[in-house]
Amino acid sequence: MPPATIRSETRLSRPQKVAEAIKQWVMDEGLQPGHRLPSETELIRRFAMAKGTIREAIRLLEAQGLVKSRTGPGGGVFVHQVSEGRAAALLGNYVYFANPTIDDIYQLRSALEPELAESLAGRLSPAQLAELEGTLAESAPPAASAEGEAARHAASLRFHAELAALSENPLLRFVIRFLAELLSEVTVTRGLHSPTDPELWTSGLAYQRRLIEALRDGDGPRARALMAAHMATAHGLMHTREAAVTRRFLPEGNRR
Amino acid sequence: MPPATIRSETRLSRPQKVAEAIKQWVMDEGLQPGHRLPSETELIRRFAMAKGTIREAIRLLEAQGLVKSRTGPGGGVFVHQVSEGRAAALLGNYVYFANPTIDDIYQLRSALEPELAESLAGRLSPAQLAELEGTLAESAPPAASAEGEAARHAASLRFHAELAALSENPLLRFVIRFLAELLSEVTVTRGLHSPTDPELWTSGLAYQRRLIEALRDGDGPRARALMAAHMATAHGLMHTREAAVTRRFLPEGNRR
DNA sequence: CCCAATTTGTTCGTATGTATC
DNA sequence: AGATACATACGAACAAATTGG
Repeated sequence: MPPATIRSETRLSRPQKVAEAIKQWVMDEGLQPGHRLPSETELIRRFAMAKGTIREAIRLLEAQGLVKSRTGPGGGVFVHQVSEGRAAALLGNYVYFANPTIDDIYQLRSALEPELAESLAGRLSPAQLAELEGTLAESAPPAASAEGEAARHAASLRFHAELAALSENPLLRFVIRFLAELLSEVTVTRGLHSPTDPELWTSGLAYQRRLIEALRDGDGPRARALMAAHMATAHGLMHTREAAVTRRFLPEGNRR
Repeated sequence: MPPATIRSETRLSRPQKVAEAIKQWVMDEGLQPGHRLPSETELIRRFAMAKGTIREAIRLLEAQGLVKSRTGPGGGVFVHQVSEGRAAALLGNYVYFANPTIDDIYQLRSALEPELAESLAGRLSPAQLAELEGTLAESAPPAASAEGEAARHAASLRFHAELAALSENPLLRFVIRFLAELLSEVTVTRGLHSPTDPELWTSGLAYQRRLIEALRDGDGPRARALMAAHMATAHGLMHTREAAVTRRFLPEGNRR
């Protein structure tokens, strides 16, 4: 009779084990961003492993955005706060395979953007409102230039990203900005905004102007309604029948 | 006059460059999960770099869940689809630092779960509905045992995860499951469900039963309303004044 | 059951680059 | 400028795992 071994699915390699141990150690120790990890030679001594193995473990952590290395005296490996951009890039790798449709993206946007709008009503400073109006102005060019359309589209999405940045909810902030970025890539890589874009742009601009007013007035429900309507028209104008999103891996450099 | 060098923020190390190059190459080549990358020795030849450097690059990709290595003949480095679990773990590292509150989590849940419920109404097979009822039954223990409460709570969150799994929208699926998992960790690590939990559990069970009915009947608006009400009470019962979430890094083994 | 081939995994020694004092 | 402390990179050898004969 076979011994019925319960295969634990993934036997970890040595670098993986070391990376996990370091992670655990950082948590137990309560290390914060900026704190230094033991030096390579020290880690080699503690784990009794070769330099290469230790270095691979560090790379594992580095790819997750958890540590950053610096050379020179006073250098070493430091705990690093995972940036929003890095997190978005990592999640982007997943989305690349998940292959969502435009409808999928808008299903989330339609649920979250109005919620964001309402939660921000009456809570923005005059400076922040002015900032938003500034972005809006950027997206209103004098004439309809040929390649300016894509730029306008990008500016519009930037408006949404900036709005999200004003939320105190880090999760809401992250998801909305991620969706905007994702949508931006989609509309850029495919020519999804060509024919109906002027229409979308005009209506979008009007909505955004009225939205800022509602935010200034502190009228939450109106802000929500305006954003919901904006989402509905934007989605509708993006004739997205079956358009599947084939997305690129995001580069690693911490843009943003 | 200084040459006004535009510091590109992050000069990439050699392994990082190699990892990026490989990523790009995979995309250009249109490689799919399961496809094999060039062998280590081949990569060493192509990039004209040392073995250690190449291996570190592979680790960079491995940490992102993009590749998997196997030893032996027919082995090598293979393109790998980023799993939902891996993506969640990676995003978890970001959330660990972002430190959201319970309110933050529920702001998203309250917006997304009702949307999910409505979109699922009338689209589930009898088998799927039965499956959901099964999970529900599991979370209905005979008596209120002491430590059974945490288990019940977990089962309730599992119900939401299963519901999300039925959505055809990969983004909605991912975010909702991630939030449920996040909330689950919070309530487990802290004793956030002790006093009012029986109440939450009873009301939750009732809501979920009625929700399944609405889903079966294909009554989208009712499903949405039920879920919205459920979220509101669940949120309310979790007296979460200021409770900040201090979350653990997730282990790397692909659980799920 | 063992042997051989293949491919990743790990080790060690050495040398180079880089930032600080 | 030079010494120091650290990560980074190289190269050669050996070990372990997996597959097929």
